[in-house]
Amino acid sequence: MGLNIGKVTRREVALAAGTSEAVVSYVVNNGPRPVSASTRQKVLDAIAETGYRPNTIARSLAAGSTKTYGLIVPNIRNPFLAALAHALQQEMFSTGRVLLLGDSNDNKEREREILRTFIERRVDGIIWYGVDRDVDMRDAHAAGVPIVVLDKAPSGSEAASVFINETEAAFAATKHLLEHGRNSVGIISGPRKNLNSQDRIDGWRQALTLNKIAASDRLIFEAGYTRGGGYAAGKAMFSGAVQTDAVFVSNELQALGLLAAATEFGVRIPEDLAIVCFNGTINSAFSNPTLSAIEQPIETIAKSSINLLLRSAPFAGESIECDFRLRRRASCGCDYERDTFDRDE
Amino acid sequence: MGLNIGKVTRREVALAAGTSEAVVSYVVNNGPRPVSASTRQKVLDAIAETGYRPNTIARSLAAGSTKTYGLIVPNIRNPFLAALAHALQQEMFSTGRVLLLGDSNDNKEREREILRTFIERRVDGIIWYGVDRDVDMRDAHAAGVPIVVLDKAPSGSEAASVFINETEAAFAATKHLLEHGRNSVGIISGPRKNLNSQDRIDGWRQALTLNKIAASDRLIFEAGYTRGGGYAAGKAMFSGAVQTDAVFVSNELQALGLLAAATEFGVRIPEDLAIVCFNGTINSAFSNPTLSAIEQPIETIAKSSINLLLRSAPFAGESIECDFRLRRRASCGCDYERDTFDRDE
DNA sequence: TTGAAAGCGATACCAA
DNA sequence: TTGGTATCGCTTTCAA
Repeated sequence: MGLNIGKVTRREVALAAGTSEAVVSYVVNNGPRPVSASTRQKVLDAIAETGYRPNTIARSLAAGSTKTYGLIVPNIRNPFLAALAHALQQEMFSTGRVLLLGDSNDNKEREREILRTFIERRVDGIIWYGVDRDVDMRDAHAAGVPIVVLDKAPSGSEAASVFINETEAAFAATKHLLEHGRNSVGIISGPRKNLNSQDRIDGWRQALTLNKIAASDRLIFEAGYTRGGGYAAGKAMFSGAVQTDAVFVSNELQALGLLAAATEFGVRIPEDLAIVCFNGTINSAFSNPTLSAIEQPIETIAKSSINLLLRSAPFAGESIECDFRLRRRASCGCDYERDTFDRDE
Repeated sequence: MGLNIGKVTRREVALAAGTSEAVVSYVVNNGPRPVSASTRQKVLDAIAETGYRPNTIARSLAAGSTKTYGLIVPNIRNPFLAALAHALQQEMFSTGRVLLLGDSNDNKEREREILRTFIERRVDGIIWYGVDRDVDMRDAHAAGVPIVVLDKAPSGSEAASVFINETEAAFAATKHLLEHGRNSVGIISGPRKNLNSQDRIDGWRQALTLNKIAASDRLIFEAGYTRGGGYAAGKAMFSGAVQTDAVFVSNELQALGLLAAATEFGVRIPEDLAIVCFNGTINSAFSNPTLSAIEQPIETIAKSSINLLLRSAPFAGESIECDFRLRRRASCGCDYERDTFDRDE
C-alpha cells in the first residue's frame, strides 16, 4: 500500500491497530510516553497498512512549532543570493525543516510585508538578507520570532547576525589592487544612501589613505547593485575625465556589467584597468576575463545561521563574523591558478 | 498600537469588541454571514486596538487550505530557475500566497522526498520543474494535490503542464546556425539518458537532416547541464578530431563553460565557432561575447502556471504551450541590436 | 504502559 | 444579524 497523505488520519490508524489515538502519537513522535514493543509494532503495521502520514498543519497548531523558516532576500536572481538560498535549503531540508522564499524585489515596503506574512504564518525563524542594513525587526520582536540577519546587525538589536566585515573586505581588495602597482584606484559603489555601500566605500578609502592617496569623491562611481548599474558606471568611467587604472567593484553583478562596458570601449582588462569585485560566485570563474573577487563562505554562513536559529538557548543579539577570502583570477592582473570545478554548477 | 502577531487571539478581540468570536471571523473574512455596520466598526476598532492578526495555521487547519504552494526545481543556482522562482514568488505573494522552495540539488531521490514533504504540509499546489521529464506524480495524485509540470507532461498524466516545444526550439536554433552558412553544426547535449536531452538532440538532428547533412553521433558532445560540463565538452571538442564550425548548446550554463574553454584554446567566437544556446537569461546578454539564445517567456510561464493552479475547475491534464524566442546576439555571428537593459538585473 | 480529554485558534453550520 | 459550538487533526497532561 502506498502513501495516503491527506486521507488517513490518526483515528484510522488507531482503529486498525486496536489502540488509542494517543498511542499512535507516542509511536510517531517517539514520545513523550513510552510504548511497549508489541503495541509499537501493531501501530507501525497499521501505519504501513493505511499509508498514514501525520498532518503537518494540525501538528503545528497543537505543538506551536511549524518547522518552517522564512528566507528574505532582495532578489533571488542575484547569483550570490541564489547560492545562499541553495545552501540554506539543503541544510534545512536534511533536518526536516522547510524554507519559505521571500523575494522583496529590492523593495523595502515589500520586504516588510513579507516579514509580516511570515510571522502570521508562524515561521519558527527568519533569515534575512536585507535590501539594506537598517532592517526593521520590531514586528518580529513583538511576535517573538527569532531572526538571523546576514549583515552586521544594528547594535543593541536582539537579532543574531552572521556576516563578514565588509569594510575589511573592501580594504583588502583595494589594497590588493594597490599592490599591483596601480595608483588611481576607483570604486563602483552601490547606492550611496545604503549603509552597506558606505561600508565598502570606507574600506576602499582606508586603503587609499594608508597609501597616501587621496580618496577623491570623483573616484566614486555610484550605481545600482546590478549588471545594468555596473555597465552604466563603466560607461561613465570610460567616457569621463577621471583616469583610473584600477577599480574595486561593490558586487559581482556590477563587475559583469563593467566588463561589458570595457569590451564596448576597447578597455583592456587587466592591462588598462584592473578589477576586483565583492561577493564573487561561480560566475566570476567563468566570465571573460575571469574576475578576482572577495568571496563569502556561503556554506559556513548557511550553517551558522541555522545553528543560531535552532539553538534552544535564549535568543540574544549574538553575532558571528566569518572570514572572507580574496580569490585571485585574471581581472586584477594576478598570475593565478585556474579554478578546479570540483563543485559542479 | 503596533502588531501583536502571535499573542492576541480572536477571543481577545471579541472581548474588546463586546461581540462573539464568530462575528470577529465574519468581519475578518468578510463573510460568510453579514455583519451590521455598527458591529463591524466595533470589531475593526478592537482589531486595531489589540493588534490582532489571525493565526494562519489555525485557519489552514479549519479551512483545509494553506495558500501555500511548493516549487520544485533541480537547482536554484541555475539562473534560469532563479528567474522563474523570482517571477513565481512575485506573482504568488501579490495574491496573498506563499512559496516553499524545494531545491533537489539535481537528485531524483531528493526530489521525491521534497514532493512528499510538501504534500504532508498540505500545500495547495505544486509547480514542478523536474530533474528530468519522467516526474513521478503518483503521490501527489493520491493526495489530490494539483501539479503543474513545467515541461511536456507525460501523456495521459493528470498533471497540467506549461512548456515550450524544446524540439522546435532546438530546431530553430540549429537552423539559424545553418543559415549563417555553417556546415558542421555540432551539439552539446545534456546527459543522454535524460528525456529533455533527447528532445533537444531531436530538434538539432531534424534541422541537419532537412539540410541533407548527416547528424553524426560524433557531432554530439554529451555533458552535464553545468558550466563545468560545457567547459569539459568544449575541451573535448577543441582537442578532438571532429571539426565543427558551429554548435547548438543545450543550456546557458554549458555555453558559459564553452566560452571559457574557447578562450583557453584560442578559438574565436563566432569566427571559428558560432554558438546558439538554449534557455538564455540576462547572463547571455552580459557574457563576452554575448550569447545568442533561445529564450523562454518566464513571466508568461509563471502566470500561466499560477492560473492553472488557482482555477477552481476540475484539474485535468491540460497543457499550455508557450512561444519561445530566438534572441540574436554576437555568438552566432549576427549583426545584432544591443540589449536595452530596461529590466535591471 | 495506556487512554480519555483538554487544548491549539481558527471556519462555518445551525439556532436563535 | 448574532452567537454557541462542532470540527479540523494533532500534542500532551492527567488519571487510571
